[in-house]
Amino acid sequence: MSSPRPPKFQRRKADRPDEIVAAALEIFAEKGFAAARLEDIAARAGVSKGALYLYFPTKQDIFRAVVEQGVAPNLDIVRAGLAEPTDDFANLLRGLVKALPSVIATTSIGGIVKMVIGESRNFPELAQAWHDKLVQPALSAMTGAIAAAQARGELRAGDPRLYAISLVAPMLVGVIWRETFTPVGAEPIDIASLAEQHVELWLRGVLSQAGAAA
Amino acid sequence: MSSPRPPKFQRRKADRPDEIVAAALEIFAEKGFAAARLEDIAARAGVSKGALYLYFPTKQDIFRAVVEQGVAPNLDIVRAGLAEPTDDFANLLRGLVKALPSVIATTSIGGIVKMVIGESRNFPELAQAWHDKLVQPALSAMTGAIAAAQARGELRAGDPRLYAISLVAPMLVGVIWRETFTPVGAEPIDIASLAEQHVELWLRGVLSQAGAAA
Amino acid sequence: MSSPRPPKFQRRKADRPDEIVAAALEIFAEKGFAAARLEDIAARAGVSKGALYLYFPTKQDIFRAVVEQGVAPNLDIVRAGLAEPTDDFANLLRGLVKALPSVIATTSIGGIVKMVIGESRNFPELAQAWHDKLVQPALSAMTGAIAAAQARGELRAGDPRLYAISLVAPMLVGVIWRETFTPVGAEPIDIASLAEQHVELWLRGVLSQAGAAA
Amino acid sequence: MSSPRPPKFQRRKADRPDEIVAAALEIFAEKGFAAARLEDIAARAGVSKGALYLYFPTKQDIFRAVVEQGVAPNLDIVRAGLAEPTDDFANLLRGLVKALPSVIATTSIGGIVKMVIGESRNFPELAQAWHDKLVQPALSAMTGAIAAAQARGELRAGDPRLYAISLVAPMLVGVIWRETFTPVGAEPIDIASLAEQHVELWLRGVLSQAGAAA
DNA sequence: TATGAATGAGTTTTCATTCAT
DNA sequence: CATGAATGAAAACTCATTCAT
Repeated sequence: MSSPRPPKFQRRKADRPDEIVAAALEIFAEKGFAAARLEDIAARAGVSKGALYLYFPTKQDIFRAVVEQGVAPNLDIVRAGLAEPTDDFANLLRGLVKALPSVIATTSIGGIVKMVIGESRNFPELAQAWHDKLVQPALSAMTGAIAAAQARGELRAGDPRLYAISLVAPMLVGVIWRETFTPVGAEPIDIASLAEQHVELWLRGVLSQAGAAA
Repeated sequence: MSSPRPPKFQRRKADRPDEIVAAALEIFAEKGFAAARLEDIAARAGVSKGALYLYFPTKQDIFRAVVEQGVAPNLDIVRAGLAEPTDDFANLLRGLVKALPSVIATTSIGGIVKMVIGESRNFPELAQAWHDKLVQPALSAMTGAIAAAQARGELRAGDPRLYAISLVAPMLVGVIWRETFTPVGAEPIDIASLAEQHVELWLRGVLSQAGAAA
Repeated sequence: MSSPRPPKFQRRKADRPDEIVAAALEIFAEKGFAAARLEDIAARAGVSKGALYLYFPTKQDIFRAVVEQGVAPNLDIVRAGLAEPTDDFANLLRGLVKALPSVIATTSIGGIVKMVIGESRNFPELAQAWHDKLVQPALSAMTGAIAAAQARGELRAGDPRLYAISLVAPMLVGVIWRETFTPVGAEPIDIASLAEQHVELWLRGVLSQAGAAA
Repeated sequence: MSSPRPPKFQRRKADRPDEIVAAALEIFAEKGFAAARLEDIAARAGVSKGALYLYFPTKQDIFRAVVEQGVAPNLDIVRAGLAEPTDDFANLLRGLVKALPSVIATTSIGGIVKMVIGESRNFPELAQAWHDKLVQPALSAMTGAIAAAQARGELRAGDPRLYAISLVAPMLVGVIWRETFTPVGAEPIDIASLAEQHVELWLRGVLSQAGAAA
């Protein structure tokens, strides 16, 4: 009960794993799994190498935690997006696009996407988890919404899944570009502008004549 | 009578480098640079570990050769594409789209794109080379053509560079999908269909009213 | 009751570098740089191969540390010798000669000299350091003292540097002999006796008639 | 009988081994045994790597040939020296000293001495051969001659073996110096002058009073 | 014979993981 | 709990030696 002099800034033990995962995300995103050194992760997290093993049994487990931790927040976002009423398609999209920049800024999807792509063959379970929990649900939801809109006559005929891909791909490419080419001096892509312009393009491209006329 | 047991030594100096690079491409694309073992590359190329060092001084040099070798054929494709007359924009695009599937099938861009993304921080020179020699020229050419078409009144107003990205992104995502999610059981994306449908979508989205009416 | 089996890990950070250098000296002196195996050095030092890399980044650095560490103690000896008053030349030499055996016994110059000679082309910096810091200063000091004595008329005319070499060479040969031929069964050279007899010989050979008469 | 067109400069096959040994001497003297690469020796000898194996079964055998070939000419020199009448000691020495420079220039003792010193532990048989065939006979002969001169009253009392070492050591050191320190910028030692001055010094140091007066 | 591409055993080097403190 | 020195298995790299040509 009575610890003699409680330290002012007590290191919250409960936070350690998260700190480690955050540090690991940076290192893994930069180097990839194999080239990342636990020593660097430990240093970035401000703990000793040994301490990592108090929280994670192996390097792979740290990696899994990183990628899984990357799923959760995005999962929420996707869920939230899907919960929206889908009747006014155009405005829904415009709303999502508005939200995009802050999502990208706060979630470090960039690094995670890079890791998922780069390590998909070394950690198939992770690629699979990402696909099954995130990508596929989001894609189906969009596909479904598009199909529904087609059924209502709002959208043109065409493969709704491919329309969905047409919709999201440029933003994904923007994120990858930022991770890959911007650091080597390429002209950055302004993802917000891209999203805005692309959504309008896409809407013009898929709205049926009737809808377009509206 | 009996084939006198296959020779232990094979002398094929001229072919070896290419064979090694081809083998290395497969392994690197699968595992990434750090996780790839020279022993595996050697085995896949059908040579001994030591033989690799007859042609490449280090593992990094093999990797560089792989990525650089990936530039050349694509460079030709890009050049060829740019050489086309750009006056009839829509048909030019439709022509390129027709060519796409064979390009993707024959060049293993998939693996190379994955490597460039995944190792961009570990081999910035390669990411830069890819950007400077391939991505940036292709992108500027498209941007220029789009801007010209806008000036002629064929295409709507809007940032031509972002339009270009809107155009190519889905195909890129298709390629990445094939590398990342198809191997873990995801439903494949038919890139040819995607391209075809997307180009029409894009054209409808960017053609000016006048043009659209035509 | 029973000593609970010797610990697998020993933590001795402070002592380790010296222990490694000491072990390395033995191995390098025996085999030379290239033929020495890090495994042997590690074993002799009582550590694992990996532990060497906690203290030295490469094999070459271990070697450099060994040779450089060999400079220091000898440097002190040379400095001490040079600090002596040089007016009574004969007695100075006799004093130095008395000190010689313990120097040779305690400093393992033998092995180091052998290494410096054997690896002078592979590690020119080390040969140079040895020359510049040790050999050349000692030789000039002696040359200077001899020249001064000549000027005072105590010693005969003649090249003082060559006189200095005449003076020290036999002791050096004695050291080399011990490293080279004694281990293969040659009759040892008693360096102390050699030094004593040689100094007297040398003095008789260089003292001027007047001095000799005294 | 009738080779159609006899090549003008026929490669004498009989010379090959010697050419290889000569090349190997240079490389071994420079790098030592372990660090010397057969490829370099082959290149220096102007033959292919495989050709070495037509004449020598292993690297060690090349090395042995080099060191043994270094014995022969010196052996002759020593024998010649010993055959001389030893009655006039002083003049004998002066004669030998005159011969020294050409011996040093023509026999590359330098490199061989360095190799024998550096590899004595790795190839004890060679160190032993050198000692038994060359060094020890020469040293005993000198020792014997000195002892005889002492018996005749020409030379002072003292250990004759040590006197012999006193006599030859500076020249040996001169040779080592040339191999070790001259290449890193040290002031060269003029071995001829050294020898001349040292022999006179030595004679003054060992001749008995009576002899000195003579 | 002669070549030099190819081999594979041996060494250096790295780093995830363990454990004495 | 925490540390970081130490381990040792695994990977890159070297080069004497072999052998198809």
